[in-house]
Amino acid sequence: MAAMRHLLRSNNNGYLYCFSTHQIRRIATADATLDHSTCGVKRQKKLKEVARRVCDVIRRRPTWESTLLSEFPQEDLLHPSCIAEIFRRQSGNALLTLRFYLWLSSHQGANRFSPEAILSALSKAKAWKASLHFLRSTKCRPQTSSLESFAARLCEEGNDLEESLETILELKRVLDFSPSLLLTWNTALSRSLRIGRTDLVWRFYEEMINCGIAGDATTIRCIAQAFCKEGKMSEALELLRDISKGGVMTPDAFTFNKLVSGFCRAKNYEKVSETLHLMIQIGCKPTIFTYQEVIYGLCRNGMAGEAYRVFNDIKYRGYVHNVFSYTMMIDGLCKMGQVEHARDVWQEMMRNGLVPNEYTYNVVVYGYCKMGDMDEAKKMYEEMLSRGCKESIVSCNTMIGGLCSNGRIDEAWEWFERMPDRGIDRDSNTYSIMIQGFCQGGRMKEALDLYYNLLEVGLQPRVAFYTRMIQAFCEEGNVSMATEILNDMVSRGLEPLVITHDYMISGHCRRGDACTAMGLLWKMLKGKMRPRCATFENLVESLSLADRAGDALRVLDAMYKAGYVLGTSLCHSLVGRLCSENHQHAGEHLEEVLGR
DNA sequence: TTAGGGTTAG
Repeated sequence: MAAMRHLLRSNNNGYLYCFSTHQIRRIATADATLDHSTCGVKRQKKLKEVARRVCDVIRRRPTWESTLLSEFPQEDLLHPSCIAEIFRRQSGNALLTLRFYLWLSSHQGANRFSPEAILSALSKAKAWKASLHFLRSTKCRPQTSSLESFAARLCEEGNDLEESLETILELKRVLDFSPSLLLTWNTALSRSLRIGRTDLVWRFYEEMINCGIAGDATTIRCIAQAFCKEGKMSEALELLRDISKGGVMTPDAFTFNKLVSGFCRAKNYEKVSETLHLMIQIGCKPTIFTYQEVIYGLCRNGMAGEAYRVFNDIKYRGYVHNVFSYTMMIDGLCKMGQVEHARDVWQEMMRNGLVPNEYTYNVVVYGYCKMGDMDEAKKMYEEMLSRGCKESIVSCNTMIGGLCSNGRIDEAWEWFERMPDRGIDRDSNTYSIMIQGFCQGGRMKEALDLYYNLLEVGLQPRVAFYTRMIQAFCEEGNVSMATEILNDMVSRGLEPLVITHDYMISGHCRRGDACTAMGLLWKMLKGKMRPRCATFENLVESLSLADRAGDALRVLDAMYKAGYVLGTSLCHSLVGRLCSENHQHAGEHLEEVLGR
């Protein structure tokens, strides 16, 4: 009854409803497999009938635990076939299933359902909460080996690692059991890492140490990776140094590679070199992957020249580059404008019999687009296709962007239109690139049509997209369109960038609507946003042209408060204007403002 | 047990 009370209490917080129908079926199946006994068809039929009646009782009667055995013959009720049938029938009801489990476990002497079997069935069904609950409420202690495999399963398959950890802590507290298998702990560490929960890595690791488990190279790799993920590469390096010094174990190259990659990203090349030295010192030879991390890091940090030096240097030291290395190197060199070197690298790759892949072609196509050599870009694109590499959203966006930025808007549009025929879905970047192309070419009508089309097909434009659209319309002087787009953006829950308001103000000025522009400026200042200097200047000029000297001065005042200085030419024209006959007073006021 | 990456746009 204690178990029963516990159950009912638990029921209030929904604790037991962690069973799904599917899980219960699995439990039933698992238990059915426990039944190895054979008996006659007649006996089976009888057992099924008993099971049906038992189910009826336990479903209808609020309490049945204390009387069930007196109502049915024990040899029937506790027969594995009968029990399996009960589980099968009860599989849709989590609460009753567990209650029956608990009842069974209190009669375990009389049947074959040991706590080990029940725990195993529950964990196979991934009913972790119910397993823990079963252990708690029955206070039984399954054999250590059974708990061990339960913990292993929990760490390997538990869908909430934090909950797994809590369970492990509870097992320790309540049953004085801790997993002793290194595998279990390493699995938990790796999985924590994979889901990006370094906090769990530390907690599992601490518990593992508390349990007196010594880690191995895998453990160290997880710990080092966790440090790297948190940007604490130096700590990781010290850890690896200490471990290597003791000579107990040698961390693997994979671990070091993560470290090299982290230091490269942080542009800490001194530490990169320190790490490489440590590797060599302890006999963990850097692999091609290690150097690829270095080359990639250098390229990404705009040091393609240095990367090229490393790239060539390691070739002479016996390392063999693969397509990945070549692609990375070509990309780095292209982005630095070192096209000649990029060509050399490409040719070398071909000489070495390597086959460029989709990535390689994409970086080359992009390189030619950036150089403005669209014919060569197209040629490479064709070659890519003829070699059986697939075009993709990336290759299409690259080409469309290249054509647009080289003023070949119509060709870009052709590519854009042909994409569905090629079996490639356009994304919001594709639209963004094309619309930007139309904007740059002053083809606002087409830009706008495409924008509506984008909304129609249900794509979600990003902030950068809106910013560019609004900028283009403002520069066109089409402020009403810009306003409409801005409103649309806000209605989609996107926050405009500060500069968007600058564009709007200048757009109104361009149309000669200094009044609205000024209203927007005050709004910006009220919202603690800092307009750009050019925005103030545009507005001052616009107001002065509109003969609104007083307002111009007020804006000028705000401009000074924002820490800007009025440019000389604008200052002269303003003074000239204000000093004309009609504005004697304002002119004096301006001198006052400037004289402060 | 674990387990490698990269290209467009921003």
